[in-house]
Amino acid sequence: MTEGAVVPEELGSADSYEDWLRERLPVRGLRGKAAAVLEVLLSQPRRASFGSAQELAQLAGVNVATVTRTAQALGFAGWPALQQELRARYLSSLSAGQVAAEHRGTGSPSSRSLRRDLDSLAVLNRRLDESVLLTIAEAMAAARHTVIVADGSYAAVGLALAHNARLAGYPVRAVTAGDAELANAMAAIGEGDVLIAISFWRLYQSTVLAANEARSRGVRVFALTDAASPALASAAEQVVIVPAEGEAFFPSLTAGIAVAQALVTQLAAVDPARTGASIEAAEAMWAKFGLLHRRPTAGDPS
Amino acid sequence: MTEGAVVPEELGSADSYEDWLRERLPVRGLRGKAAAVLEVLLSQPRRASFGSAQELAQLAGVNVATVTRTAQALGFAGWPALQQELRARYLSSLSAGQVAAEHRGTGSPSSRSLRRDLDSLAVLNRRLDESVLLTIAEAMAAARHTVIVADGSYAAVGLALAHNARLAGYPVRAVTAGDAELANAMAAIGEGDVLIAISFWRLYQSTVLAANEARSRGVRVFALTDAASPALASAAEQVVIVPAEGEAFFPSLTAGIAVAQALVTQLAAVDPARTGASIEAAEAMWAKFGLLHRRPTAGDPS
DNA sequence: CTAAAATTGCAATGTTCTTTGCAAGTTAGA
DNA sequence: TCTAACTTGCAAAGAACATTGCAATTTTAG
Repeated sequence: MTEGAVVPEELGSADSYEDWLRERLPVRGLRGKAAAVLEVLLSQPRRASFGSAQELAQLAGVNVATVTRTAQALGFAGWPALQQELRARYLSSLSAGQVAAEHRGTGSPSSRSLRRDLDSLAVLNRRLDESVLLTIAEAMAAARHTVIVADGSYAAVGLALAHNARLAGYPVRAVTAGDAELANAMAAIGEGDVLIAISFWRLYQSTVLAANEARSRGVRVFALTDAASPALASAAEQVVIVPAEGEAFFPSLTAGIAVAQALVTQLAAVDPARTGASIEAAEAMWAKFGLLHRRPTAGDPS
Repeated sequence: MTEGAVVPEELGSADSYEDWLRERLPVRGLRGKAAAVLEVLLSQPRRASFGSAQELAQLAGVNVATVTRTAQALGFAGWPALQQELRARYLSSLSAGQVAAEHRGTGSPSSRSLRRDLDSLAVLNRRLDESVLLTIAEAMAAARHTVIVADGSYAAVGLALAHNARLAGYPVRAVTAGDAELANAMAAIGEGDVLIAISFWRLYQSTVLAANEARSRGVRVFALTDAASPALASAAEQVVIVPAEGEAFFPSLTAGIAVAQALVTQLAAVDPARTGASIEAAEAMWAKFGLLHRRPTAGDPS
């Protein structure tokens, strides 16, 4: 029952867990055994986040009922409601400790979603092996063409990647319009090309098919996905794994976009002159076509 | 109940969660729905660590019993036993790299990009007024149609938003294909509709035009942008300001996607029954059209 | 094409966990 | 010292959850 030094890493980081919990205290504070329960919640966040009321009660030397009542005294419906909040705080303190983003007393779906994306990005930032992105960027830079296969909502990631890569001066195309377009694109692909398959959560049949077909034709294949699946891993030279867990039913695209962004940034660094020229040309065209909005009064250049 | 087996420092393997899980696989691997369950465990470690078997089953599109059986197939007594292990692994994977992350060289462009996105998201999380997202979500829920105008690379944000909102059961359409399509879309818009203009960095002329036109026709207009611009602010009922500064020349879409994600999450919470039914219907269609990849031996008919 | 084997969903069963009514015990104030 | 308000534990009621038997369906092997 030791485990007193619960989580050593928590030393420096401003502890949103603790602060938050203290803010919930009723004006009068908590007395008696309720205070003992609170003590346990504060000192053993890990157990508090996972354990049953029973377990916590035992730890505080208290009856189970007291745990429930303490939760209610803190303004929650019961122990499960309190625990859910504790969990969210605790996990945030683990992963995003240094950033310590705290939204006081919220809990709307949208803010939960944001917080989770923040966590995902923190994990990504920690885990991602940048050399993989470097490899992919160099492959794209050397390729005759790059084809990005992405379906469903992941199409957004593919489009963003393709768009910016083109802006950076490389022939990259996203195929997102379904099987017919995909088939046509595959017909034109061959040695010297690169294919990037993007798929989260559920793999689309045609994405896997395309990856395998490309591989067998000597195309360099890379994959961006949320969990290494044998199907893609065997077809791809490198697999980038990205957290995509969302708050609601939908997988989150945030971390995927961040990787796309990082990849393009890396790509732009491969040949700065080429990228610079390409951007300049694009800007000239935007001006020529009058695409951009001119601010009314501000006398601004460009 | 010592719980000493947790092993907080597993520094070497950043991804102990996934590796560990894969090692538990029976020789034959997992087939059919069991593979789908495994997929969810791998891709959604957080939910897997906390959720009930019921929740996981729903996520995998599977009966509850299958979750239990999968746990047993992996060599555990049942779901709780597996979950306990998953939790320990997941938590250590969260905290393990934290120390290492500090030292990690901030060298390559890609990692700088990631770090910057992380900062942006932290700022967003702190600054964003969630009531604005709530307002927009409710407007979308009540609208006859919602049209999202987004051009350039921001089209990705618009598409992601539209895609998921449709999945959630609402008639939302992204207009991203240029001025001609935009003009057509504007012709059909009117009172009772909602328009969301998405534009970062540089405003597209046509986006501003569309917003103003919509406004004058009694459409509720909202904007998602990176800096309050008078042109959009005057046309929009509410403006969501999102950090979009990128490492390279390109504006970052990461924070924008995160907002889109948060918005859809909020939207899905407006009428859970409607969203639930919509998702179920979509899943049925995916299955019917055979879009999803099937894991096991390739004995599948078309 | 047929039979055996395996897979999966449904629904009943049994378990664990949370909450609450009640009574005993404690504290504070008159 | 006595009483009223409050706290706490016990135990039963109630809810959520995991597991398993059974039947229907699909897959595999002959």
